[in-house]
Amino acid sequence: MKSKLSTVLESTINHCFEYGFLKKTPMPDYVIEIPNNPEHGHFATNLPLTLASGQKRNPLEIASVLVEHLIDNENLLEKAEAAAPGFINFKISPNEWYRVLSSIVRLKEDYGRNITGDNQKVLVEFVSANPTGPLHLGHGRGAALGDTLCRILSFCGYDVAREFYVNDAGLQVRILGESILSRFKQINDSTYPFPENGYHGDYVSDLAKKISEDIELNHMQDEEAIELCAQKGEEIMLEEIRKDLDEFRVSFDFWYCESDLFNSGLLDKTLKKLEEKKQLYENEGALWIRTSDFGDDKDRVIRKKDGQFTYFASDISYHLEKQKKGFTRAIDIWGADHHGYIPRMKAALSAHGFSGDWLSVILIQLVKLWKGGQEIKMSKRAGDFVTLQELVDEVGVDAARFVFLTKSNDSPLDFDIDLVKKQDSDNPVYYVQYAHARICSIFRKAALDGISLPDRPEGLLERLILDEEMALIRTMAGFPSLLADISRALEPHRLTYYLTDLAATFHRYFNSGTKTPAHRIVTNDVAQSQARLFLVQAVRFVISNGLGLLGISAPEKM
RNA sequence: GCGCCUGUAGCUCAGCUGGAUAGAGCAGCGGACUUCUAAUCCGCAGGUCGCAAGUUCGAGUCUUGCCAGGCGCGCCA
Repeated sequence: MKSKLSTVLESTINHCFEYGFLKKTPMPDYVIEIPNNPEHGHFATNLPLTLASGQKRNPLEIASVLVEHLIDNENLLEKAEAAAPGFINFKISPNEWYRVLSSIVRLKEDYGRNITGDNQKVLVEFVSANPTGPLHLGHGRGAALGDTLCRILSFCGYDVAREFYVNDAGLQVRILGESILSRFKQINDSTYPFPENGYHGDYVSDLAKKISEDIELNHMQDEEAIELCAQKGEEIMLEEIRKDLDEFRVSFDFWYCESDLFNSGLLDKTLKKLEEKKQLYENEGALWIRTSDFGDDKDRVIRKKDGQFTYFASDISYHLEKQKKGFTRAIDIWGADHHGYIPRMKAALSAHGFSGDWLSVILIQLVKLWKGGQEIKMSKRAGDFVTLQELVDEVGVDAARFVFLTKSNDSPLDFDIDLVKKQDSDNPVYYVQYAHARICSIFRKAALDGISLPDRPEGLLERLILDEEMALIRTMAGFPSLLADISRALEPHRLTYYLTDLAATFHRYFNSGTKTPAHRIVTNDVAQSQARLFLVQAVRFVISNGLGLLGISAPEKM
């Protein structure tokens, strides 16, 4: 609708230029928006205000000129008026709204699809948890955000691939191996030492038990046993992670192992390239990269004195691989504690000629857990954390995802487990789902009364004249551009607010029927009922499409 | 000390590229089910948008400086 309006405005402007009603000036940046105040119409534009300085005229006067010469070939508008200090307010004609409504029903589950992404190949990397322990709440937030973002990006015409980067090459996995072996030894010898930085969670003991069932750890050199424990432990953890994510309705196209970068020689190739670009130098026995040449505040170590490569080394290599696979854009979702890492990553990429916006990093602020009015500090090392699995068991996937997705990624999330548990009927997700279930219920009722949807809505829709009905259509009309905005701003949380708003508009409509029987959807006026069923069906499509993008179910009964 | 993020109603948070009278949920108070699901709806109350300057037709939104909180500033990952 906005794009149709901007077409109207632009042809109007050109017309005014051509006939000298306005001076020819460059087209300014202007906005078309939905005003807060309904008295200002369905849409409003600040175009006259933005033209004023170039035209050297009073903006209100410009507004009047534009309104007077408005070119509306498609009869989009019922009314357009100039308003102080220099807005134009538009009222869309009912017929145009009915056209929108028809198109929603025609498109069904495809309503909202758009081509904003222009088929651009984008790789979204998220979760990427170390395979040294179960997923916790923070990972859940990242998983919900990343997954929903991918769903929305695909819907908006991006060619999306999802990737989980497995950090299986570093020290962490070895420490996991040491922890497992220690727990195993402790079964018979409680004095056996536990590694200083070891993982304390109960799951480590479980891993020890499971691994020792298949492998005779006792008859092995410690070194060999640790390696086996690390390898087996990682395998099992990865499988658990995969299972948890699957249950959380999150899937990946690629699982990329850090170790592959070493084994395939890609890391060496990357180093060679950096060498050619004179980006590397040795100092005090370590190998450094000149990231400070590209905006980082200092140079970084790539190979330590002891000959081990840093995480950063493989990460550079990894990101170069993304581009080689043909992705013209990468989105990484990281915990906010990694924010200091962005400048060096971008610097390393710049050294390879990447443009600054090739990589977008979405930082997720931390999830704090509250229980019994107290904050619970989470630490994987100390084994003190609530797992994603536990959360899902408590509140269900739908509620968990919704809560994660109602906050902007920039906002820290206080997850009060008591509250969300208690919220089982209070949680906003049920509010949206209930609207969907209610609509399904209406259709069941209509079927009982022998009223079905019209084959052709023509001639019926003019019966939709209530404010509540028009409000529904208007809200639904904004769905595609909302999704396009989300895909550009990478802010999926806006969808939850939109759906809550749409559900509220529907509930209000529904309830107006309890007070005023003539407003009920199913009445004994068959044509009226059909028109309303048509409307309400569209609402059902939009809600179920929206919930689908959030990875949340749309129940037919509650 | 430097960097990133946050500060909006009692609480948890929205506020779309600056737009006209700042919103929702929860909590509080008062109402609405003989009729399509009351997991709903309606009403009331609740705000110096952290503070102070600046930019302009116009600032919760942009700039600067303070104040407060979170997170980073490793040859850890």
